[in-house]
Amino acid sequence: MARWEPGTAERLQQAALHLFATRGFEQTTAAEIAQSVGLTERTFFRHFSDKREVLFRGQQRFAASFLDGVRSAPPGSAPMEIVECALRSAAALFPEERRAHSRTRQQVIDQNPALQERERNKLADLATALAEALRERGVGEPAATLAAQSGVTVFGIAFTQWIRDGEQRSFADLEAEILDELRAVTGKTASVAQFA
Amino acid sequence: MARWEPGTAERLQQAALHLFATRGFEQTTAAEIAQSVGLTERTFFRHFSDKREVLFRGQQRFAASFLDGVRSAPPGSAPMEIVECALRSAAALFPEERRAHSRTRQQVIDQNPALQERERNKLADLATALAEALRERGVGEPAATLAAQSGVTVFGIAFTQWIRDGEQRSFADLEAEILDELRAVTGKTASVAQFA
DNA sequence: ACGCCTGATGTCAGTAGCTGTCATCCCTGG
DNA sequence: CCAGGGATGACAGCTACTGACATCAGGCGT
Repeated sequence: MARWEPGTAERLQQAALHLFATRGFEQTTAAEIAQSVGLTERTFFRHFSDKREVLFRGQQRFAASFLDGVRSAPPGSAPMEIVECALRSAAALFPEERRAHSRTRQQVIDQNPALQERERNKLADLATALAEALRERGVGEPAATLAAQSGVTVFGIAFTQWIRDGEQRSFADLEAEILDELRAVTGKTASVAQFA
Repeated sequence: MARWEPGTAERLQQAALHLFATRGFEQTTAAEIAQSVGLTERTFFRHFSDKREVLFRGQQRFAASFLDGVRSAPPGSAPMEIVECALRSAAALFPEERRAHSRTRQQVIDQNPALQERERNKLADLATALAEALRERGVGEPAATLAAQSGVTVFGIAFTQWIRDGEQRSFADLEAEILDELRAVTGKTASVAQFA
């Protein structure tokens, strides 16, 4: 199996993140990334369909974790309960050891609009896949899309908070808190305001 | 004022939509769009920061309508009530006469991942602006982001439905229906599960 | 009426992202 | 020891996009 040096894609990812973080995304060419690990530009584009993609691998395993969570939900669960299971399942991909790495990665993304665009797209794809999984469990439309989008929104806010400087809570805890907030905001909280 | 032919950007947009619809997005070069209205590629990129942007003008007026709606909400409104006002305000930008044009435009976008990416980004920017407007009205976090994202989700689903073949209902009606569904989905169904 | 200024456009050269094609190379299996 | 095949290198080429400079047409002050 290991004819050439294995883990080519991983080495490219690591080198890319390092160069992006130090020199900036646009100031780093694909050729430079490749050269820094002894490969050619052509090989870079054989492993990653475009330059941004080098930061967005694992999207696959990422979405898979959500879908596993959907499948693990007990039969007869309401849509948002299924989404809750998906969120819990996904939280496993963000253990404490990963926080530092996620932070530097996010700093790179935050500094480049093209990367932000890709990240949003990744979350949108996740929402689409999640909605499809909900539909397969019998959830109708537009409930499936609404629940899926809401779940991804909760995930996104939880992630942003998880990354924040000084944040100590676990990813799962944050998800749960944000989910409660969502229920409060979209629920009949309206009545509270009426008395305020 | 009219030194050169006015409305250059508009002519480019119209030509681009036509070419994208007939030939496809990737099969149409920026130079071709420019030539088709008697201009050069360089001028095209002076009016639009990138090739995709030619389809996403009006984003500005679009977001402004949402923000107007936020400001028009009565004092003391709950977050989702403010969002509801924003949605009603935005619905004004999608009258019946516009449905056909929106349809062809969406067909072009649906056929190209790069354009879908841009559109999602546009909606994400809208959500960010909406959340900021909510914060200015005193809504805290994460409620502001949750409400804003939910509003944009409702808008997106309503738009998808509005575009659908044979759909007759008005944009405002669709928005209201989807919003009700959202409340139902995220409502206190969770408590049911706790006893299940 | 003259000329200056200004802003939109044209021209040209160049960079970088990305692709197709073909050769090469080296492990794996027979 | 040979054949196959997947991963890579080498090279040419297209297109999106940018910077620098020239041009050109009207407005405006004198």
